[in-house]
Parts: sequence; C-alpha cells; structure tokens
Amino acid sequence: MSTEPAPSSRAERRERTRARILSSARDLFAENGFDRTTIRAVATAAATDPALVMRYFGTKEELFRQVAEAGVEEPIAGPPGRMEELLLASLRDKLTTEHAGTLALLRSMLTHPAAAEGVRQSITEQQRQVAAGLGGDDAMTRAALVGMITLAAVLGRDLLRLEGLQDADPEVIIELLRPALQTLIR
Amino acid sequence: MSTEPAPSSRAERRERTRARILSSARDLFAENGFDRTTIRAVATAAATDPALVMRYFGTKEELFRQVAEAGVEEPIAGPPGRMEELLLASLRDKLTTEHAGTLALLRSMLTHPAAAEGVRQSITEQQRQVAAGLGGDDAMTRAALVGMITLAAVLGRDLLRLEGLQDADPEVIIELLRPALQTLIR
DNA sequence: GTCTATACCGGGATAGAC
DNA sequence: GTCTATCCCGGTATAGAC
Repeated sequence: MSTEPAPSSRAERRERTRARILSSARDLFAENGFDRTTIRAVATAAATDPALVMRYFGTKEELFRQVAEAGVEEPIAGPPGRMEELLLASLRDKLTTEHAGTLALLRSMLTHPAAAEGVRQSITEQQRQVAAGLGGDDAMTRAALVGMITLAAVLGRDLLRLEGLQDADPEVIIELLRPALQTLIR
Repeated sequence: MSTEPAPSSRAERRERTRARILSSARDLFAENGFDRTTIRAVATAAATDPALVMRYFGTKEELFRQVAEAGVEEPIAGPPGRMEELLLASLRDKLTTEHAGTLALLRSMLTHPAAAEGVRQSITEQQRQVAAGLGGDDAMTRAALVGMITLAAVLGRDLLRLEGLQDADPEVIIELLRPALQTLIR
C-alpha cells in the first residue's frame, strides 16, 4: 500500500492505474466471486471510477478473464514417486504463496460457467498427465481423485476456512496428504 | 412428472403447488446456484407465477433455506475402523441417491454466505466427532481433510462433472478412497 | 385466494462534458 | 484522457384487480 512516488509519464500513470484496477479486482473476485463483485466496487477499491474500468477492460467478463489467467503449471510426469513429489510441490506452492488470481477462479468455479471451464480444463490436463503414468482401467478415476484431493485442501483452507485447516502449517497438511495420495498413485 | 389426478380440496391444491415450487427451486438452485436462479424462472418451471412464490415463501432467501435444509446426518463415532465404515456409508448415500437439496447447498457454498455457513457447520460437526475418536494434536486437521476429501468426491462428480468421475461407479470411488481415508483415520 | 401489472432498485454499459 | 450523468435491463417485492 505504498503511495507511488513519481507521477512520471502519461503512459506510466495509465499502466499504474490499470495495475491497481487489476489488483483490486483480483481481491474482490477472490473474496466475493464473480456475480457479487460489481464494477463500481472495483473502481472504488482502486480509487478510480467505473467508466475507466470499462474503458480499460471493455467488459466485466474480460476483466475476470485477465484476473483469473492461469500461470503455467509444472508438468506432472515420471514414475509414481516422482509424480507424488511434483504434486506435493505444486500443492506447497498453492498453500504458501498468495495466488489471489487462482482463488478468484476457484471461488467462482461452481457458479460461473467460464470459471468452471477454466478449472475443469486445468484439472483435466493434470489428470491426463497423471493417468498416463499410472495405467490400469481406472487410471482416470484415480487421477481425478488426486486432483480433487489437492484442490480440496486449498478449498477447505482458503475458501471455506475450516477450523483446523485455515491455521494449519502447510507442511503438516502436505505430510498428512502424502500417504493418502500414495494410495492412489502407484 | 406424472400429472396429478384429483383436483381435490383447496388445501391440497395449495400444498401441491407449494411442493411443485419447492421441487423446481431445488433443481434450479442445484444447477445454477443462488444468485443466478431467479424467482421468475422458479415460477415458470413450477407452472405458476412469481407472486405466488413470494406469497408462499416470503423471500428468495427463505425459499433457499427450505430447499437446502439439511437432513439429519448419521453420527460418526466408535473406533477408527468403525468410523471409516460410517464415513464411506455416508459417502455411498450421497453418491447413489439424488440429493438435489444437498447439491443446491454445495453449489452455492463458495459464493453465498448462508450456504457457506451451512456447509461449514455440517463439516465442523462431523469433524469434531471424528477428531474425538482420533487423538493427537493434529486430530482436527486430519478430520478436516477427511471431510474435505469426501466432499471433493461429490464435488468432482456431480458439480464439476470431471471426466473419469461423473460416470464412475460409486463403488469404485468408494473403494479407491477407502485406503486414502485409512491413512488419515488411525 | 390467484394472478396481472407495476414499483423500485441496482447492475452493466455508454454518451458526451470538461 | 478522465469523469459525470444517464440509459436500459432484469432482479425482488408489492398493490390491487378478478
């Protein structure tokens, strides 16, 4: 929340405002979901006005799209033991660093079609990678459960904020899930 | 979808209309969530008009409350092996019989405060029961993960409709999750 | 008692003043 | 280029005709 120092050039100011809008939108979408977040509220939080938000992003849908833009995921591959490591590393990353963009996507995944599609694609992608390394005719089912379990940890901690999970050390969660995931990846 | 036969008494007709509204609301809330379900749409689906819906239920919030009213849950207690059985039985029930009311609650749990609270209370209740039978200082964390994992199965299958899960035999899902849950309950 | 018509509000989006 | 004022739609809720 530091006040920016140099007024600098027009282009820079513009870029800075844009970034502030994006950041406010991220927080509000993550906290309240797509439907309950208003352009007006985003503008207020970013200390501008609604018209400017529309000017920069055109539509609420597009603003959400840019907020929820998924970063590239580490591919999950190799023998079971290796996949287990990669999956837990990915979970650690989600639990330790702030991913307001990801939370925005997850928050709306049950009620907003675009968000649902984004999550589904992301999980399906990982699912195929894991299933490829597994074999067996229930590989896709096992891989789906693996994906849902890691997602469930984030959900319970950051979105539902369950007692016993929201304040738990990420490493504890990871070590508790390790043997559970091992029963599915093998 | 059978057309009701006897027009019968006023009170009965009234009750029937009420039930039809409740049923339509259940389906729509379960499919689209609280915010995207309109009173108008509920009325249309129930072949009445919006005013009547309001007359019977007063407010959309109250209609949702009645739709999402949780049935009583089997208590989870006993030694670890017994709790495991009870948890899996509860999961089987959720996977095999249609619980549109429960799905309505789950659909909105990330975006509607009342739904979030309902789910949180339900999980927390189960969590305490499981934690009581476990011991260890991370009992609540383990119990939370147990709850989230079973919830994740329903989520992935009925709400996200993940490939490899939406068409999976419930018994397969249960048997895959059994060893995973065993690593957390012990 | 049931439904038609409408009030009222707040949302996203737009046009035009400065 | 930034903001004020406004449009228009669709939501919940209500009042009054039948």
